[in-house]
Amino acid sequence: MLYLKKYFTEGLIQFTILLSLIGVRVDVDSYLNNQLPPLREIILGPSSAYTQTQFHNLRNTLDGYGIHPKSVDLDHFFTTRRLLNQVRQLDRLSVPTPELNTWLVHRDSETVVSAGSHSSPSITLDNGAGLDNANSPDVTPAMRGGSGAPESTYNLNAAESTLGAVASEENQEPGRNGGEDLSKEDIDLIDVLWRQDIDLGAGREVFNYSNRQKETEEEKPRPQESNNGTEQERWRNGVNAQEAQPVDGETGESIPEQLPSLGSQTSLSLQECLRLLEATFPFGQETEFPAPVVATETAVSTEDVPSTSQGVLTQLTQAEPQLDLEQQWQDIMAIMELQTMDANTTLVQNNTVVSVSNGTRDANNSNYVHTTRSTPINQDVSLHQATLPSCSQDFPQMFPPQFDSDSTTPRPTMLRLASGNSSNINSTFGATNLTGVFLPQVNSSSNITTTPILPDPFSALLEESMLDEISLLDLAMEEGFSQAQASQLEDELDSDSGLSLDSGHSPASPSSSETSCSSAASSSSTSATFSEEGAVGYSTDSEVATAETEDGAAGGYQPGFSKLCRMSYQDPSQFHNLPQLDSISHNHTYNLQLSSAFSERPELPLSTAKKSIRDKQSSKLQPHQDLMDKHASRDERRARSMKIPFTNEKIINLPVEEFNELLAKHHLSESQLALIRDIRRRGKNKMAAQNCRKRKLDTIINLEQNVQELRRNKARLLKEKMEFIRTIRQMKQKMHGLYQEVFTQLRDEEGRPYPPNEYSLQYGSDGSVLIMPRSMASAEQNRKPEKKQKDKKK
DNA sequence: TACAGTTGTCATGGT
DNA sequence: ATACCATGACAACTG
Repeated sequence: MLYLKKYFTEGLIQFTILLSLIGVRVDVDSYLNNQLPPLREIILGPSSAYTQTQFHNLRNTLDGYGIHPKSVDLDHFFTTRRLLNQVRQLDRLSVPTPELNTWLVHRDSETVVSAGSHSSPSITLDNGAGLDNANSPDVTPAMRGGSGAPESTYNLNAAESTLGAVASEENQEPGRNGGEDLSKEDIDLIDVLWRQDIDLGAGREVFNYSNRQKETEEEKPRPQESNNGTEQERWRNGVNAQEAQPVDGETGESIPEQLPSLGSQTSLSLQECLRLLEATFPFGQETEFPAPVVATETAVSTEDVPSTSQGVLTQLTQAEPQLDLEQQWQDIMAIMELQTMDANTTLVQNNTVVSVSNGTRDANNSNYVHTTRSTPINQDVSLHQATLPSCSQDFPQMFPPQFDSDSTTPRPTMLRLASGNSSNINSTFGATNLTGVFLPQVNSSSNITTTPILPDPFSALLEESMLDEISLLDLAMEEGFSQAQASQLEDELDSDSGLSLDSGHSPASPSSSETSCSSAASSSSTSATFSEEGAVGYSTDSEVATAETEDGAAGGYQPGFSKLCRMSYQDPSQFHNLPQLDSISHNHTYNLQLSSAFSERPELPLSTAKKSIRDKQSSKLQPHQDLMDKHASRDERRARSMKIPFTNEKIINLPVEEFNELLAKHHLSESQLALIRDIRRRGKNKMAAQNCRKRKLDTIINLEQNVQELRRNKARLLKEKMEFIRTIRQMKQKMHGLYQEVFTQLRDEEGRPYPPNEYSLQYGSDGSVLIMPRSMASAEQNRKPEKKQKDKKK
């Protein structure tokens, strides 16, 4: 544990700072074993928001080793606190829920899809929400040029990898389609981040896309433009089963021998389809086949319209047959996550593309969509890699307006793409709600905010929320949900809003001011500030930021989870300048003005800032003492009247030992001693009350943020659910088409077709397929799921 | 003046 | 036992 703390307080803090710069919320706890306490508690001690603030023990709890108050190790302690404060200040520039979904989109210049229009009408992106503008003046030559890029850019720009902004400009040249709009700062940041990762033990090659690419190229060199790549083959085979080569050639599986009477092609198709469907939907033998559909649908189904899910499913089931269904679904989920699309704004706003691809696949495969979900950084950081053969050319076709309005209708665009080299791409992005990808709706429009000028958090949140729901409802309607279902969904969403984040949108709400430092409104609710109150009080983040920046460190209660409404704390190190306080490890975290708090002049009792303001505002030129008497607090007046020979600040803030020494030094009457103790009690209680109130506020804020987060998650899950529903429907349609096709080709011994209304295909437990009369099938279903192997041959 | 929000204070309980 | 902190409740203050 000791090593752990040392480790965290140095390397990890710096690492966290850097991650915070790019808006990544670092959940360092995930690095640790579950048995270990949360990092925050290691570094900060128990959550100060919910536990008592042991100010006098802070040093011990923070560093954990019982540093004596006079120990020189206190400097280390203060350094740690200062670093932590820097972290906190940094995160004020980011949104409280910094989900970073970073897309790494590889545009393979060599695999330019010959898909129709090369005029490449670019997607019109909404301002701000659009993706990188290739013509942005911020684009560094390195990122554009690609070849000359320094390695520090993670080789995002390397020509072969050609990371490109998803929605590239129409005039995008093949050679400069690298990470557009990555500003120099971003690049430097990434580089620094990489160095930190190196420090943490991560090899650069982990992040070096080009290196990995080259390695894989060496391992399995193949022309990218060729469709012979195994991955591509898998994709294509998966997507288009009928066009596929014999499966055993690709997957190593042998073609099952059931239904030997069927034509080979039919058998193949059937087997492929059945395997696919069985792997995807674990229906039992009693599975009912869909009702007969019209011939056109059958044709469509057998046409292998490559939808996203289909492609993914097929790829998964065929390329990795050893995976169990659970894993497959997880993979599908991971890929489906592509539609949550918080990332485009990440790319847009921050112009930062972090390539932390730790995928094991050959990233060079231009047709491989890679999703890294298990990045050790954070669960909230979704790193995606997507490969786009030619963004500018394909996107318009990939995302037609009515993209997925009706899955039963074949779309020429999709078919055309399916026939092309980008079939997998199409299948990857096809059915996903990519229409939303490039629209400004995307959630995290303000997730990463590194620019000092922050968008209106209110509108951003509102837009996010509304568009989320709108898109969800639209999706539901597209899905053909019934009106009732749609209304139900809407009700769900409404009920969400019933959770009322209105307060979060209120001016004083921190959630509305997720970029809290920009929330001047929050100061209205927590208005007693450092300069005003003098003694204690809340302060806005901006104020705190300023104060803490100036002070360099802060101590005392700082709820780790809250970015808002922090109190202003004094730099304990400044106490070192006070001889009588050098050995005091006492920091009550209150906004005591040092100048007055430790004034050694009894005749000048501390004047609160409020009083100072009043004094300034007072046009009357009263004697100083009168002003003091008039505006001093009751205790101050009492102390003055009782001729207490030291300031209230000392009375309140001195540790008990020194306080007792102070009392012993002076010969005080009983009434004076009682007053002093009352002053001390009241003063401490005052600060305690303020801390308590602030804690309450932070708790409320935190709860609001949690509610928002949960809402986002719920919306995302609903989207995913609907995607799955759509996928299942498409698969059912496809299977039904194949089913019909098989039936049309089945012949009995006399060459007569089996009437579909009298016979049905049944699955055997061993994967065999048999034809049974419907009556028998139903009877057997009723009787027993067990079925006899009763193959019928043509 | 009414009112809501803020702040100080007390009482009480816990550490 | 003592000191300290947290917190509910109340009242004064403030705009």
